[in-house]
Amino acid sequence: MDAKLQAAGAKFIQAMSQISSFWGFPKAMGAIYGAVYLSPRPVTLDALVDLVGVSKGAVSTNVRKLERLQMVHKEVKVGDRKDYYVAETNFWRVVQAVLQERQNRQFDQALRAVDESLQMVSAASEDDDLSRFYQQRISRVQSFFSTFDKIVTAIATLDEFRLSTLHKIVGRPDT
Amino acid sequence: MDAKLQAAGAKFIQAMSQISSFWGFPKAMGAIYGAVYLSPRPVTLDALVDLVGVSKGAVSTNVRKLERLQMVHKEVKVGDRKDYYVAETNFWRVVQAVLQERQNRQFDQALRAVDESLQMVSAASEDDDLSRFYQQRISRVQSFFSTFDKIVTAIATLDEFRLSTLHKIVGRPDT
DNA sequence: ATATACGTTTAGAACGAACTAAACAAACTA
DNA sequence: TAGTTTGTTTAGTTCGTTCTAAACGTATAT
Repeated sequence: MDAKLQAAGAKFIQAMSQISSFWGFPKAMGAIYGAVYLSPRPVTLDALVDLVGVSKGAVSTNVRKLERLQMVHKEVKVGDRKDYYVAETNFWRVVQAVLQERQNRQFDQALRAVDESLQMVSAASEDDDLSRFYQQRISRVQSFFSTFDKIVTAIATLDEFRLSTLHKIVGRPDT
Repeated sequence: MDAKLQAAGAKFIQAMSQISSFWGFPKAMGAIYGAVYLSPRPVTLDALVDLVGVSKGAVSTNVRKLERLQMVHKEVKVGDRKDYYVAETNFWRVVQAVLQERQNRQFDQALRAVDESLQMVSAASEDDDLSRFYQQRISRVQSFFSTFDKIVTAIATLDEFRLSTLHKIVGRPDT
């Protein structure tokens, strides 16, 4: 029953599409990753057009986004002009790449803005009740994000050894 | 210099707005939280309209979103029809609430779709090469997300004691 | 040189999210 | 009862994002 298997694949691809959208990426991007991931051999761009059902242009741009995040890898064959793509299967590496990408953009920028605002408070009258209140509150935000950031970064870079240590703390998840 | 302090507040609010947008929430929602958070006393909806500079309707809907996530709390005063809001300052609790909210929606649904797709594979011809390949790949996705979910959930519920243990692993973040 | 096969880029359409303005509802006030 | 004050809901607008369709560039083949 190849039809059943194909239906299963379609379901999976649709699920990845949802997940992608959930994390703030284009739906098509997740769908394309799903298709590549379920492919036992390297896939071409045109094959993806068929598998996912979006235009060639969309596949082209999204596949490059996936490449930038190292979620897929391009393979070239000599004497073949087509690009072939294979999926990254180490998801922790994917998480790492995604975080690096995002971190260095909007989020870091926002944190710098928080820093700035705190400095601006310091530049204002210092022995003012409200001023002190601002200072306390803003620095609390800073220190929270600092911790948060470190934890997230650390988890993303976890190797097998440390991951196993983490298991003991969080309650031994499987794998 | 009250003007400087106000500028600092505006900067901070703008930063929270960015952060909100980064996490996939409306910009206004973050800005409103920022305004409530920087307020030394409970704020009314109308005060927020002034502080943040968006329409009353927008403040109304966004403030209710914040309430649902337990990022702000409503206070009522007897003989006063106005609603007053105060900010939740325990950020880990906020993280927890946000995760719960999100979890039970799109994301969980997507994970169920992944489950389904795996079951559909099982329902297809079982001793097929491709079928086995699908099975392996999809279950790898499942187990990754299962681990990921557990870690995230666990971190969100960390108490002080466990947080200090985590420090040792991730490299001693401050706070 | 012309044609073909491939990937990329672009202009514009379609869509969804989030906001504004204004109508509305409900509760108090005189 | 009529008029205020408050918060909510709704209709419509705006805006950014993502897609399609088609033009394009480039390499290869004939």
